[in-house]
Amino acid sequence: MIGLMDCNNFFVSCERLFRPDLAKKPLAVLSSNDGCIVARSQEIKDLGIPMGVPYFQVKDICTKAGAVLFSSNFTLYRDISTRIMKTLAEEVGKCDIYSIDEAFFEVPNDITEEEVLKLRAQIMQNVGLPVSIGIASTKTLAKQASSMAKKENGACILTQELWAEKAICTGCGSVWGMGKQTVSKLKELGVSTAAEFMRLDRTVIRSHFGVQGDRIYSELQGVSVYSLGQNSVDIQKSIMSTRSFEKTTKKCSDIESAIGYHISFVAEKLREKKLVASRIYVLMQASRHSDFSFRTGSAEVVLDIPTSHTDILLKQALKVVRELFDAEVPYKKAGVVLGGLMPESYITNTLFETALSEDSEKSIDVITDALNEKFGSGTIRSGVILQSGGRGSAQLRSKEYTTSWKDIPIVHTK
DNA sequence: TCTGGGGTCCTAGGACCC
DNA sequence: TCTGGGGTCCTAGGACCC
Repeated sequence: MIGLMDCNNFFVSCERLFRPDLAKKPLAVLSSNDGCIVARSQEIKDLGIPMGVPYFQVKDICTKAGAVLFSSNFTLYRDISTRIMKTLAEEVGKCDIYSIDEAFFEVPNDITEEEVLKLRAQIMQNVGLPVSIGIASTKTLAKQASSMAKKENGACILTQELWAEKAICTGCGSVWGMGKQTVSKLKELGVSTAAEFMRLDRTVIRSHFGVQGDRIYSELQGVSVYSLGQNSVDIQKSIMSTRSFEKTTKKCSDIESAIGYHISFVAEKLREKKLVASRIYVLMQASRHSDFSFRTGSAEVVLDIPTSHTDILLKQALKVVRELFDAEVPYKKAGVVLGGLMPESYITNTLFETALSEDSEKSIDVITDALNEKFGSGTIRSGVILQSGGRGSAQLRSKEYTTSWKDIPIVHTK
């Protein structure tokens, strides 16, 4: 059987961990630039505020309800996530980490609800966050089980018999892998519940929904197609860093500065993971909601020799920026995506060029990485006009309670 | 006025090969 | 008028996830 652990209202729970006074208060976390609601406490959900709405649209409701808002604090969330995954791995063995707040793992077929609850309690004991755990025969059903667990005591073992019963009142939209498009296509076929979907003819599914639909069908029948460990073995395919500006800009230097920030950030990550990249995708866009959205620019450069050197990546990316830049466009967002990733040991020279080797300990990248490691990320960057990449207002950000000496909570005794 | 950021996988079509 | 069959690799775009 496959288990899925899913943290409850993850970002909100992280914030509450260090603010127990907010335990019962309506609490929401905002996206960068404090633009959208990206996490909601139960109290906020009960107000009917949906996931992902622009904050300004629900500001009045929030104020009236006395809601507490936080800017997102990813440094904190990542650290708490690491702690949870560590505890989980200690309890169940190897985990397949699916996202910042979810992981799949294997459990014995005869696991009992009592044992699942014990696992849940252990995470609460070690880290202090509430989680839900679903158990079923496939990943898709385990997802289903974990959302059922949320409505109950935090644990749910979904057997095929129980699923057959629940599928009747499960909307297709809540099945993992079925999004808006699929749901509306299904509707045209007169299908709205998981049970109805499972009764469709397989060839119909295959022709309308491709392999993706076919897999969901198998998984819902209890036939596993997404095996465990699938995700964790492969190396990552891309690394990206993008961010919206607080205000739009028409200055090329602003874009260059932001791209500089993003490149130095992803290059550092690359080196940390001992990877190199051969593709640099640069994007610089106007607001999705503006008249200029159709003029958004993005372009890709392919490197002959993959690299993780900040200066090489930066030089290429800035060249793209200058080519794409259009003085009339009010830019709202910029970013980079590195692709063609491979382990640095795989680098091959070309006939005409030799890969730059990290031959001396004096390499700028080595020095900056060491300084940043020691004194904190962003202490120093090479070859970059130093700005935040557009990280604008985030006045509501909580402290880095677990990763910064100055922010460590103080315990008072009487 | 204000609308997130980071990922994966699949498909169709083009360019190319013998 | 007639114009093969079997492939690979790459890219852009779509759909989906958290």
